[in-house]
Amino acid sequence: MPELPEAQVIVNELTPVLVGRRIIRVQACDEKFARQLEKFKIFRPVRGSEIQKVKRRGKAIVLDLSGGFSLLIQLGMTGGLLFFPGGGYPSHVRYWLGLSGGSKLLFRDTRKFGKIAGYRRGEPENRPAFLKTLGPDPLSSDFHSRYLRERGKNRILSIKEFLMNQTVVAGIGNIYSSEILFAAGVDPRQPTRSLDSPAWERIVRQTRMILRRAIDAGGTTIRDYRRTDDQQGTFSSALMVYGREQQSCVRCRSVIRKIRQGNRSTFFCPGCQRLLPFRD
DNA sequence: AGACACCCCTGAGAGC
DNA sequence: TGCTCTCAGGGGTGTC
Repeated sequence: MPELPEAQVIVNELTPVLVGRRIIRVQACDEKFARQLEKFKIFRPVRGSEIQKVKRRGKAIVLDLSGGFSLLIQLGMTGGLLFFPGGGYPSHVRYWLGLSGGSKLLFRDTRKFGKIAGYRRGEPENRPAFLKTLGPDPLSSDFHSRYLRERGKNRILSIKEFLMNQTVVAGIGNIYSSEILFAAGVDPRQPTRSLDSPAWERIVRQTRMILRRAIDAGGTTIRDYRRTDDQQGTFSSALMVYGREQQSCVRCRSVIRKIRQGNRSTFFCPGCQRLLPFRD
């Protein structure tokens, strides 16, 4: 569910309320997550430590703790972090961190595709595999058209699946890949090896633009995603193609199509997104 | 390598 | 009302 913008909104909202606070308790509410907490021996280094930094790696949230330990929180399809001043809490909470001052950080995740891992910052070889293989951040200067063209040359993989590959670029998922390609006027089925330089440049420009706008809007709520105060993100109303199959394109009035790619749904406008010529 | 199928989970909505 | 089927913001593994 949550892609880069949703993770960034969570980071922005958690930073002022978490940094400087101490974790006094780690509580699992689900067996699957209890096993993960034990596997990474998270209980001992986390208890009593102070949260020094809240950051994002692709779609994942990282908490840097005092003592050199870090927590990697992957949200999966339906995961989210809620900051709770105190009292009871909603359903589907899988684990929570009790904080100094009586507040709690809850991890809520209906489908349980989320993950938590821990690692020592001084031991890069022990970092979770997810972090080791992650591509550049699309909002960083390492992300540019030359890099993408190089990674995509000789590949028959569709541009949509290419953008969703986290080792190519970190943070783009199923919603924003469709939106980016619509904005860039590129057909999602286009093999990456057949894209020309102007198309790569439009993809880079629109990636940055759309992700930034989505962050400003508080992210996209389709169903499960919530901000840290349980409010919905409002970028859903700015979506041009995602979830709009059979509706008419706001730009050219063609009928939006929905297709399957890599076992996921893709949405695009056949009028605005034209295939460039290619062989086989 | 890289491409692809399939698995992990729960709940909502459609159709009968 | 209740059953069955399909679908859903992610990512890991195994096979060819």
